[in-house]
Order: sequence, then C-alpha cells, then structure tokens
Amino acid sequence: MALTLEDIARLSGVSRSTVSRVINANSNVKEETRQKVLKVIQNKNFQPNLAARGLAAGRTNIIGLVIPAGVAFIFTDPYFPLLIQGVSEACNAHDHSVMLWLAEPEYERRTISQILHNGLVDGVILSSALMDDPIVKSLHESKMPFILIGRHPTLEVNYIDVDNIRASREATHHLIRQSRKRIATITGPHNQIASYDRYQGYLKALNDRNLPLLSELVLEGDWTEAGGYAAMNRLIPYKPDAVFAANDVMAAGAISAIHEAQLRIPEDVAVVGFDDTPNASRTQPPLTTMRQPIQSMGALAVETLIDIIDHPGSDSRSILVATELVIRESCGALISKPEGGDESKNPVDYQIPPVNQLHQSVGNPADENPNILRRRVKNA
Amino acid sequence: MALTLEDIARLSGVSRSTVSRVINANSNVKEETRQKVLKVIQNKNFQPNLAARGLAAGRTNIIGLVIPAGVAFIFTDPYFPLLIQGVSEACNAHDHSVMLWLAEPEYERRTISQILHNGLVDGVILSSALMDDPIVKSLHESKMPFILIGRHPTLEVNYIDVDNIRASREATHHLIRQSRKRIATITGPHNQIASYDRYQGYLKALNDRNLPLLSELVLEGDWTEAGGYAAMNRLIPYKPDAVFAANDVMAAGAISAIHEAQLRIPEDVAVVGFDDTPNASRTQPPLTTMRQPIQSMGALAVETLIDIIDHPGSDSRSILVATELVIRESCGALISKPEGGDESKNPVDYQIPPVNQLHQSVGNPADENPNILRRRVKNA
DNA sequence: TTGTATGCGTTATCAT
DNA sequence: ATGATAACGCATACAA
Repeated sequence: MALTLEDIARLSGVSRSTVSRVINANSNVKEETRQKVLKVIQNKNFQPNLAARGLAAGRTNIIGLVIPAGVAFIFTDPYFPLLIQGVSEACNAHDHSVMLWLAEPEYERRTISQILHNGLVDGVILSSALMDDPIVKSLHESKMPFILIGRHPTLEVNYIDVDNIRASREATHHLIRQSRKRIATITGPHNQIASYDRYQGYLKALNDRNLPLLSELVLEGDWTEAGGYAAMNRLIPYKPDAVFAANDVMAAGAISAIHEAQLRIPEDVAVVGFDDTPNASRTQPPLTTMRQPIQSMGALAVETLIDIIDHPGSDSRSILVATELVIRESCGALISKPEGGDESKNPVDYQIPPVNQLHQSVGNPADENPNILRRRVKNA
Repeated sequence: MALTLEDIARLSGVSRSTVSRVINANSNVKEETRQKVLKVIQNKNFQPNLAARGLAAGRTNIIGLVIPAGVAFIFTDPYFPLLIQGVSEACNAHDHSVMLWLAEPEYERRTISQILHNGLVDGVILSSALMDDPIVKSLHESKMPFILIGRHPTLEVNYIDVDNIRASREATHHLIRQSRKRIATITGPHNQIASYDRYQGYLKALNDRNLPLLSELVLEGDWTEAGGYAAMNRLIPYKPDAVFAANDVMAAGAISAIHEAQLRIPEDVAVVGFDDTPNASRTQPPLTTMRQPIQSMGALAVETLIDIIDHPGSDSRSILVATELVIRESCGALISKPEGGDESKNPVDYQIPPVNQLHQSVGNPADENPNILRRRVKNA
C-alpha cells in the first residue's frame, strides 16, 4: 500500500496538517520542521494521492486535451503529434498531467459529459476544428474552463490561433509577386474554420491586386497527401501557374501530381504550403510554406488555461501567434521579374512579426486591424 | 456545483447506496427501482465524480500511457501517433480514460514516481524502447500493473510485440531470393530492443543462406528520414544491391539518397522497410515493407492491461502480434531469376500468419519455436 | 432488496 | 506555528 500523509506525519513526529502544509508550500511552517518533514518525504519517496487531493481541494492539476477523431485520423500529418507534444511538455513543466481524449463520433456525447462532470479535470484544451462543433457549445455552456486551439467563428471563447487570414494572404501575395496569374488553391474541408480563414486570405490577396477569382482553380482537399494529390490532378487541366495548399501535407501531394504531369516546379507551377512541418524542407524541391509554431501554441494553450483556472471569471482571451513565411527558393521562388515597380515593397500592409514572438489580440482576427496586436503579458 | 450521489438519491427517493448500486450495475436492486433511479440519472445527466470513486474503490479506470520523449521526438514517424490512437480508441471502448506522459528525460524521475504512487492510474502502458530503461525497472519493482509495447531483453514482464527477429529475417530473405548479394541494412539505435531484434533477423537470414556478413554494409540509423538518408549516402560507395531499413521512415530517406546517386530502384538497389506506415505506399517507387499492426497492438495492450488489473497475481503475458510482408513490386521485387531451383519455396521455415490474427506466445520470441504461437484466448 | 455507517487520503477551518 | 476535526463524493461491509 502506498504511503499516506498520516504515515509521513507519524514518521516525522508532526501532525498530518503540517505535512500537508509542507507539501503545499504553505508559509506557515517553521523552517526547521519543514526540513524535517521534507527529509522524510524525500526519503520515503512519498507522493500524495491525487484522487484524494482532487476530492478535498476541488482541483486535480489535470488538463484534458480533446481532439475530435473525425479529424484525428490525419495522424500522417504531424500537426496533432506536435500539438500533443507541446501540450505535454508544458504540462510537465507546470506540474500538471494531461488526459487525452481522441473523441470518436460515437463516443462523443458520453465523452463530453464525462469530461465536464467527472471532476477529474480542471480545464480542457480543445483542438476544435469544425465550425459547428457541438463540443464547443457544451463547453461554452458549462462552467468548465477551456481554451480552443483555433478560433471559433461565432462564439466568444478563449482561443489560441494564428491569424490564418493574414498568413494566407501573405503566402498568396508571395505568389502574386512572382507574376503568377493563375494561382490555384487547395483548401481544407469546408466545415473547418482554419480552412475557411485560409481561403479568405487567398481571396483577399487576389482582391488586393485586382486579380480575378477563377473558380475552377479552387478545390477542396481534406488535409491529406492523397487529397492534395487528387486535387492537383484535377487542377492541372486548368493550367494553374501556382498553387497555394492550405497545409504542407496536401502541398506534398500536389508536388507529386505536378511531377507526374511532367511539369516543373517552380518553372511551370510554383507551390506554397502551410505549417512548415518537419519534412516540408524535404520535399523535392523543398517547400515554401507559412510556418506556424504548433508546439508553442500547445504550450501557450496550457499556460493560458492554467491562468484561466487560477483566475476564474476573468475576461476571455484571444491569443494570436505569429507566423512566418519560409521561402525555400526552389519551390515557390521568383521566376520572372516583377511587372510593375511597386512589387518590391511588401504588398501586405503590415510586418509579419518573427515567429517566436507571441502576440495577443483582443478583437476578432478577421478584423483588419493589425494594431491591436499586442505583446502578450505573461502572468498578468 | 455538480450533482452527487446524494442528490440523485433524494431526487429518486432512495438511498445513496442504491444509486451507487444502480450505477455500478449491481444485480441486487429491484428492476423497478433501477429504472426509477436510472431515469433521474439520465434526466439530470449525472456523472459520478471519478476522484471520489477512485478514492473509495481504489480504482479509477484510468490508464497511463508512457512514451519516453527521448524517443518521442520521432513524431515525424507515424508510429507513436498510431499507437496513441490505438490505445485511445480501446480505452474509449472499454470505458477507460488515458493519461498521457511524454516522459522527457529531465522530468523522468519525478514522472515515474508520480505515476506509480499518485493513485490516479490503475495501470501503465509503456512504450519502452531502450534496453535498459530505468522506468521499466521501477515499474517491475513496484506493484503497479503494467505492460510493455516491445519486449524486454532480460526482465520477465508483460509485453506486446511483433516477432521482430522473425519478421526481419523474412524481409531479408525476400531480398536474398532476388539473388541480391550485397544486402545492406540501416538499423535503429543500438540501445533499443527493436533495433537489436531486427538486426538479429537480418543476421539470421544471411546465415540461413551462408551469405557473408559485410560489416561495411551495416549502418546505424536513428529512425528518422534524415538518418536514413545520411546512412544510405555513406552506404552507396560500398555498392550495395539491396538495403533493409529497420523502419519505413529511414527507408524513405534511403530512397532519396539512392535517387540522388542516380541509381535505379529496384534495378540497382532494392529497398525493404518495416512498419507499413500510411505513406509507405506513397514513396517512389512504392515501398516493400514488413507490416506491423501498430494500432491493434495499442488496443491489445489496453485489453491485456485491463485484464491484468482485473486479475492481479496472474501469470505474465507475452503476446506476439503477427506481421506481414507487403511486397510492392516496384521497390523490392525480383529483378533476376533465382540462381538455384529451391528459391521458389519460402526459405523461412514457417508461414507468416495473416496480419489481423493475433497470437500469444509463452516463450521468448528470440527462441526458434514457431509452434508455441497460439491463438490468444480472449477474456481467459 | 434496501438503508446505515464507515473509510478512502487529502485540504481547509478552526482552535490552540 | 501546529494540531484536531470536518468535509469532499463515493463504495462497501454490515445491518435490517
């Protein structure tokens, strides 16, 4: 049987309460006593029972990480692994544990109510993807602290995201600057907010330069390599000279299709992806892509969630993490001189901040107001 | 505040114990009462507090999944995601939750003792990899039920694994049958049991056919694509006509290197991998590989662990899951007629069972006794 | 079949 | 600064 507070108390000649105080770093304990107790604890390698602690304190230091499995099958995509890793590391660093739910549709209803009411979890990180995810609504209506990875289209909830619109706009502008005229895009699934935002950015970029939207050059993918491959195959007959894929995995698929069609990259078709996942640099040619710091976002989610848990009733937080266009010359680089003279300056009306600089925004990122970006104040 | 047993009891006009009985499917309760209580529970969407349940019953229905992070950085490899998915799904299906620990070296010591003693976890699935992993020893010395994914070289512990030796031997035989004479291998890291076993299988295959071991054709990789690429580059000067990579990701790296050296696959160099990860079929040419059902192994681990938890003191289990050589003609296929006449029959002295058939073995898989493979008796 | 009483290992409130 | 004691929400042995 495992040791208890009582055991430690007896062994160190104090009361249970004092041991509890020592463990919880309560200042009301004489240094001498503290050391004595601490020694016994170390000696016996005592670990307080978390279930009991949870019961008594109403707090478990456990965070739930929920990933809808309708989306999670994309495990050939490093996105979720990286997110999990980021969350896990941050939890370790903050003395929390992570409970993982890959919420399969069939179990979803049971799962969500379990999470909310079983008293085992202090808060939830939800990698929501679907625009109308019922889990988000359930959480929003409950008292459970939670934070989304990826903004929500309508509800005012806590979230961490990159500014997908801005980032995609920037990525598309990169292609426009190369005088690409027939820029295709392979989007993510319609019902996901990230897909929507990235498509909006693409549209805005075209609009910025008065380029027409060619609807035959817009195709919906499913984030997978096979999907990108299939989409590109259907795109090729329409002779695009560039393609913006909403993630790197689809971009890789597109590259395969382009090669098979005997077209050259980037001479015939330039390719730009999104994510900068580990092997974006290993495609042939290396992929130009929009980097988002997925692991950092996971970590930031943890820290913010803990902050929310510690300060209930505080304002809702919307945190935007900066992205960075990673130009790998061979894949999405300039192939012709700019037509006009103004292409040398960045056509986007703001500077992309460096990737490791985290920013907080209070508004909706869809709003056109780069100035509300503020440096995030930690532990504020 | 969340509802409690007491609330439900009051609402349905019975005692707390009766409600508890209903929830725990105790047979000693009148059907009528049962229905009555059940209705209130459904109605109020009551969820018992798991912390309290854990405290009282000494069981939480939570399973810990521990992945050493020294290994987990390989998240560009779908292995761990697939494993996590398999474990998670099985846990859902069995009404358990999964607690995830990506055990980083710095936190390892604290982590392990937390897992063992915090009373939050009924048992642990450990994706051990290192031969001398201290976590395994800690677990082995503790009373915590646990199961390894991947056998342990010395300790007699519960594990799930594929027969790596046998599988690699089979894979290598496939190359030998093509009259390949200079068969290279890219192994995993030395200190991992899977690497060791797969290398042993390679050695046995050479030995089976009296082929010499050419030490310049053996190189240690690190499971990553970059590692496979680098290893292959160093291998090429020694003119191998085939290479067996200990996993698909390294095989993909090797393919890149071979292409860059202007060599043809499989005419000049045949390639065989291990795992059959989702995009093994998407390499150019498609990869011939040894399939292991990673997700199934995760699920089987969960079921076995629950069984162990339910029946403490039972014998230790060693379960081997069958593998299957997936021959994709273009990558590791025959390029020349067999030299002798006996190559037509399988040189390995046993049939590889179909992949979805799970088997149990009592002995050490390193032992040469295919006959001890038995169908696993479920719920036995 | 049902209710009562006790204990699980903490934290927290109250004394001292 | 420390110690008793009462919750926390549930399961279970025992009584009825």
